[in-house]
Amino acid sequence: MNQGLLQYGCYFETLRENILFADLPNDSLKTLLEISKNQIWPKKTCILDSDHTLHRFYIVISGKIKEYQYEINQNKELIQNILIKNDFFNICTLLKGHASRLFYEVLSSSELIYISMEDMRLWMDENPKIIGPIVNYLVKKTEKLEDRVFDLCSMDTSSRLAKLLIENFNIKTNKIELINGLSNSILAGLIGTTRAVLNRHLQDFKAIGILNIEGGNIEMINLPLLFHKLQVLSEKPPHEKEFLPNLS
Amino acid sequence: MNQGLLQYGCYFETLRENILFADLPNDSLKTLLEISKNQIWPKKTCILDSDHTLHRFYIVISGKIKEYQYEINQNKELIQNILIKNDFFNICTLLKGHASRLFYEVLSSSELIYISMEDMRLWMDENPKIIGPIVNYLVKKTEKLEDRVFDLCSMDTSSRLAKLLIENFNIKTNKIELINGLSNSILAGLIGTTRAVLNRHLQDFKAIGILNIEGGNIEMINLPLLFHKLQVLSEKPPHEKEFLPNLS
DNA sequence: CCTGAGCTGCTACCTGGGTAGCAGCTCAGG
DNA sequence: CCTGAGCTGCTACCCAGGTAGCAGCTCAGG
Repeated sequence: MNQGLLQYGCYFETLRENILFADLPNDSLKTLLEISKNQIWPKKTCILDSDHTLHRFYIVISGKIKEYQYEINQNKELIQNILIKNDFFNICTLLKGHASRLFYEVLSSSELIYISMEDMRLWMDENPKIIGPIVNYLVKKTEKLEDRVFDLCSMDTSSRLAKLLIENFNIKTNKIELINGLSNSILAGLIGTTRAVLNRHLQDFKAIGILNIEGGNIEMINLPLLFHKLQVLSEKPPHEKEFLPNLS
Repeated sequence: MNQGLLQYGCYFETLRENILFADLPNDSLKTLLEISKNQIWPKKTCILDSDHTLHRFYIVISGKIKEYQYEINQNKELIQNILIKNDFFNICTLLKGHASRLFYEVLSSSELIYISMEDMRLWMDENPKIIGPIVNYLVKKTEKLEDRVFDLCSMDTSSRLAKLLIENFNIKTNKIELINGLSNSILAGLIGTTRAVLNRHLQDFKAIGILNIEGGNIEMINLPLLFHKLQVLSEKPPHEKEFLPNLS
């Protein structure tokens, strides 16, 4: 692999689609592939040590990977993301150097390419155009996380489940994508609850006629009703603050 | 104010301390001050419209400002940050252009300087060194938010309160800073609960002998005990996952 | 000086969701 | 073919925390 992955056209095509590299010329992608290596992780591979994550930047080519947080004392796990094709991870370590506290577990056999942190940093110095998309990505991520914190504080579990389902519903295909077929405990980890409670609400949605569930497959039956579930949280008196106008 | 705030040395000194501008030469700060204006916001000023936040980038010079999220339907507010000297806000809007969903309320009379978004963007183009610190700031913020999401899912309210107190405790001065003197409802907003529940736990801490509370002032009496409160969450069986080693 | 807004400390009540446990199903591996 | 791991659907129980309401305090403004 002296030439890295340059010979594999499919990798090049995949990078071309990646929002991170959209602005970059083909030559930059080629030099990136020259310093890349590929790897296949079978289902259930767990990346718990910081060795991988401290020294390598990963881009997902195919498969499905769970990015999660876990603390030994509190026996609870929270899933931050389900990573699929064109996602990447470890960008915070790449930019700041210290280890992240995120873990990874492969949900379905995945192919990845990785670049060593040092190589990636050198490459970034030579391809400063990458900064724009990175900043964009970070801003988006920040805003998503802020919303997530707020949701956890202000919405009950069934509303958070409703939101999760809606966010992953594709109107065109009329299907729930990405999270469909995942186990109850993974869905629970995505909205910050336990398997039992999640299942309780799923059964509830099924009983009302919002969803149909069979064999791990969730099918949308009544989307408007699901939206209703999301909105009728509480119709309380509105925000009443005095607004002192701009003084300057 | 044709010359902006250039004449005010104190602003210059303050910018000099700001982590965002640490790497920048004096000249850059001067040109920044030339396009800046200042403003004083009295206590209880509320910035609820996106007009301010959409068109201006703010830097706090003095005072205390609450940065929070609020949704009319759910009558609940979550405080994302207490901003003081050297904090700034609206950087996401600055970088991406769309309005943020954060609101601001002045807790104690504050002085700010602001720069119009267009001017600030032009200035950034001319001072590209600013990008490094911005990326740093975003990465830190992302990681903080990830932790916060996890805390909300995995810790109970009294542990989150303990954590809040510890994070704001200054060992040197032996005092709780920043959040001390704030009302119960603001403290509640910071950890995602309600005033009643927050007060319940505060009284609990007082009864155990961790804190002393009088007249809105919280005094630390037994820090180790507070740490204990934080750690004894649950001592459950450890993470037991199979770790399939790297295959490549 | 009074008055009322806003805060604290507290009680009493209720419920959403966390916990535990189990039967039955599927499905991969031997 | 069987076996067991892992999943689902479900029941029953319990408690942390959300809700409501109130008395008493402080303090700024008239």
